[in-house]
Amino acid sequence: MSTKAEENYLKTIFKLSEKDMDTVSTNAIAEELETKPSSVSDMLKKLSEKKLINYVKYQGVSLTPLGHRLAVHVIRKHRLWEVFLVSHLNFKWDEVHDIAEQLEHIKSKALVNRLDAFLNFPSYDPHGDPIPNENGSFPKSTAVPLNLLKVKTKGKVVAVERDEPSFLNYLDKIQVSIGTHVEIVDVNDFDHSIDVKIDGTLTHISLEVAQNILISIL
Amino acid sequence: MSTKAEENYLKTIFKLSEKDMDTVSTNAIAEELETKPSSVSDMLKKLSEKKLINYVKYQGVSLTPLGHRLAVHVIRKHRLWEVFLVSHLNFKWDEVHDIAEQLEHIKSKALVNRLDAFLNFPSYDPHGDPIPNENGSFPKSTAVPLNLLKVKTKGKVVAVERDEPSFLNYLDKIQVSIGTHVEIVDVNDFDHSIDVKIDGTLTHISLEVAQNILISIL
DNA sequence: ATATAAATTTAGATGCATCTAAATTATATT
DNA sequence: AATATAATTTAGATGCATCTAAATTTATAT
Repeated sequence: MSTKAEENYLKTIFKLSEKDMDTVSTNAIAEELETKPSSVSDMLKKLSEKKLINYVKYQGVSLTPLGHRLAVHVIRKHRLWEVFLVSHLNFKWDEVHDIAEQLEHIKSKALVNRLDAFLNFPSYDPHGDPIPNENGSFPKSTAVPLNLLKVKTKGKVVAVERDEPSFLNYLDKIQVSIGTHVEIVDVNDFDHSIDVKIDGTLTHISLEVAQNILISIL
Repeated sequence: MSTKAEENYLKTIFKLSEKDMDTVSTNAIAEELETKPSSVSDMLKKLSEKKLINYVKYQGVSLTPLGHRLAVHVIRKHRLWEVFLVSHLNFKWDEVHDIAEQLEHIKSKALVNRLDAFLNFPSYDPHGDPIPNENGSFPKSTAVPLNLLKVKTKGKVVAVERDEPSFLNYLDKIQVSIGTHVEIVDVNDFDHSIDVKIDGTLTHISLEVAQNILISIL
C-alpha cells in the first residue's frame, strides 16, 4: 500500500519525466515538491526499495513500470475528480486543483471506475489535460504550445498546462478557455511576446503565458 | 488543523457519548478504535491540549463545544458522501462505509456544502442515520429500536445502527431495508428473539439484530 | 479496611516523513 | 589535470501516531 507522500513523489517524477524525457534529478523533485533535496534522497531510497523507481545514487531516477502504473492511476483519479467538481458541483476551473489533490489519494478501485462511468468516461479534465483510462492509456493529442505557432496560424485552445488560480484567473480575464478560437497576428522578436486574436479580439500575451496554452491547429 | 487520527478519535467519543450520556472511558475508546488503551491516553492528552475534549486523568472524557462541532462536521461529511455513493454511483448500502471513512477527512468547506446542495440537502444517509446541516443540527427522529416494541405493534424501518457488511447483507437477505413495514408477532421471553412480519412475511430475528433496527411506529 | 483486580497512565521504543548541517560525489573552469 | 562549485547523500534530529511493558490509580470484594 502506498502512502500519500509516496504517491505525490511518483506523480512529480512522472510529470518531470514528461518534459526531460530521460531521468529526473533530486533537485528538480525537491523544487517541484517544495521540500529539501535531503528529504528527497530519503524518499527515493524508499521508493527504490519498493521497486517503484530505478535509482542509482547521484544519477537521477526514472519510474519502473510499476511506479509508472501507480503514478498514472493517481493522475487519473485527480483528473476525474476535477471533472466531477466542475461539471456537477459548479466549481470553477481555478478552484478544483487543491481539492483534487486530496481526493486523488482515496483508495477504492470501484470508486474510481464508477465515478468514471458516472461522468461518461471523459477524455479531458477542465484544464484540457488528458485522462488515462482504466488501463492507463492516454487519449492521443496533437496539441502544440501557442508560442510555437507561426503568424496567421488559426487554432483553438484544447488545454492549459498550469493549475495555479493566478494563471487561470488571468486566462478568464483575457477570455481564454477550453475551445476558444485564436489566431496568431504577430510575434515580437525581442521578448517573444505574441499579439493574438482571441475570439476576434486582439490581445497581447507574454511568452510565459503562451507556453502554457495548448492549441489544436485548424 | 486536525489530523485524520484526531478526527477519528473525536467521532468515536461522539458516538460513545450518545449511548453513555456522560463521560467516555479510555478502554471504551480503545476497543471501538481497535487500538491500545495506552495509545488512547497519548491521544487524549493531545486532544485536551487542543481544547477539543475535557479530560481529567482517570476520569474519562467528554467533548468540548469545539470538539463537538468538529465531530459533527466529520459525521456530516461521512453521511453526505454515503448518500452520493449510493444515489449517484450505484453502490449498495453495505459497500459505502469504508470509502466514506476516507472521504470524510477531505478538507474543504465549499466541497461539503456544494455536495450537500447537489444531493438536495438529504436528511438521512443510506442507513437511515440523520445528517446534520451546516450548523451542526440534526433532524429530529422518534425512532425506537425494534426490540422495544410490544406485540402487535406496526411500524416501518427508518434506520439501522450498524455499518458492517455482514449485518447489512443479512438485512438484505431477510428483505429489510429503509422503509420496510414490520409488525411484531411474538417475543420469546427466553432469549428475547422476535417473530416479526416483514412486508407480510413472518421471520424470526435475534435480539442483537432487533436492537440495531430502528422503527417509526405507525 | 485492606487486598486484589481492573482500568488507566507513563516510560521507553519503533516507523514514517520531514528537517539542518556536514560529508561526499559529480561537473565545470581555468 | 587540479580545483572550485554545484548537486546529492548521509548523519543525526524532530514530531506524530503508534506499540509493549511497567507503574500507578481507581474500583471491587472479602
